[in-house]
Amino acid sequence: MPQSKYEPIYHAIKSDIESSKYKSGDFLPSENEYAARFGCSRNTVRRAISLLTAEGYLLPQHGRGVQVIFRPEKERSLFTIGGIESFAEAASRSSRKATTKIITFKEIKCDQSISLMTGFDIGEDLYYIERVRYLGKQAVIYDTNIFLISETKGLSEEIARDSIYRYLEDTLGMTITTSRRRVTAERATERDHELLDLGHFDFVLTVVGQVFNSRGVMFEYTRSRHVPDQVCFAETAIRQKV
Amino acid sequence: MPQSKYEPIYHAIKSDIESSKYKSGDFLPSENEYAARFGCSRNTVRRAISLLTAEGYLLPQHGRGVQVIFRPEKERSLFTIGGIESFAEAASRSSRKATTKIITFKEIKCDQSISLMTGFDIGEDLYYIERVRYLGKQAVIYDTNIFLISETKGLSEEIARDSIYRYLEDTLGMTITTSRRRVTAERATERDHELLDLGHFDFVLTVVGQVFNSRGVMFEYTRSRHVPDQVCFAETAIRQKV
DNA sequence: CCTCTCCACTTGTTTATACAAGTTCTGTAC
DNA sequence: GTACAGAACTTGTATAAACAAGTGGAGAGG
Repeated sequence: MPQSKYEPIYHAIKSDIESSKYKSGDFLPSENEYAARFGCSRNTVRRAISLLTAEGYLLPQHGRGVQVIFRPEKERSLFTIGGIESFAEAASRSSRKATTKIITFKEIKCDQSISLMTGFDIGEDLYYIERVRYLGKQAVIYDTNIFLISETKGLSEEIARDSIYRYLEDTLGMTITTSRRRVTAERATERDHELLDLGHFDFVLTVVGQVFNSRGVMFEYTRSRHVPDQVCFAETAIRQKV
Repeated sequence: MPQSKYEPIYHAIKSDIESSKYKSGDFLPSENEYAARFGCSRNTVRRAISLLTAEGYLLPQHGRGVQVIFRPEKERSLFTIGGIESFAEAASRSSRKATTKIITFKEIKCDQSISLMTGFDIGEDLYYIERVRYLGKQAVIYDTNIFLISETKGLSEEIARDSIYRYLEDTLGMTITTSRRRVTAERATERDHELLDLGHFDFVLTVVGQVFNSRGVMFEYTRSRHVPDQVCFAETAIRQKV
């Protein structure tokens, strides 16, 4: 049950596009028409439209109307850059079963080298977790997660095997808001070959990221090493005038 | 000279953050304070703030204030996912000189296999351009660009050597608005080794993208193959409630 | 037939206002 | 001292209104 008025409009337009009621190239009804239909002001309609614009569904054109530019993808990529999605959430979109194996789970103190890499302050207590993610029988991701203990108290091996984000959000009531990520390709190390089913590949797609909660505290540093053919990052960019 | 009122506010806040007047963790003055200072309404301030939030500079917190979460990066990445930037624009942020070598420039007709890959309609007239991009003396990007001739008339080898985007925007008056990209890592082909200075690498970071203009027409399909150590994609994601 | 003007429509920007809801601190009552 | 209530702030949502600016078609005039 949404408490906001723009959410239903957002979902209505989105599903009209995804169900191909409006196809790529079509123009939507005007903002005033939507405002009348939903019994709200034009501003509220515009808010829903701007969200869908940021997601690459719509392209508003001054004086002409709002055009649909969404095209359904043939091959859905496992991960979509531009969203913050846990492995469990992403895997649920694929058909294969997702499992997680814990390699390491320990508590450490942040020293200078860790601080330099992660951005945590020296002396902080941290959880250090290494996990391998499987899709079906194939090991596809080698994850290293470092969490700020003061913000994620009670994290356990048990939880890490399931879903850390579900624990943080549902049990601790934390709100995850912003994430900063960097994607590169790197040569596979011996440890990568040991842990991942790389096949004939000798390189991995690496994503390092910092995650912030709603209090503005960076509570997680993550490094994920992906088997190249099992991952693809997709995103939509909008060219800014400013 | 900006005609909009939120742009100066956007830039003022942004530069206050980048000059470290407000550091990561600090709270900005309240929206009402900014409104009074700039002689505008709160809505206009909120608009500037929401832009900077989307860029990962700010984190507004209900009831508390707007917190700065921007941290200056030590190593600036060449490309930033989340923006649409040409090679020339990106290179100008680095110290090395950018040059371009044209490998192929021809006109082709879209057949079924090209249509399937690019999304252009069969029978369309297209420019097919292959270019190698150099930073200093190193060949770092192998670009394949396919343009819709009907939207990009007059494109020439001469222009391709300089900046295609500058031609499209300044000369043709086209506005580039939305871009959809997919990032993967792939094994380097013989042609990659031939054209790029890959050193000991035998893989490349591949970006394929579709670019739309302000009329909602997809006018470009691009595939870029990058030398792995010369490129890094950075982005900021915001977790949506909806 | 062509061209130009103007009108009716579209989205873009900004204001002012109101209230909802979350946070923090202060002061009172116990 | 502690706990609770409330005031004074903050950001979040929504409305109504006005005007700017771009687009496209209708219609008048040549």
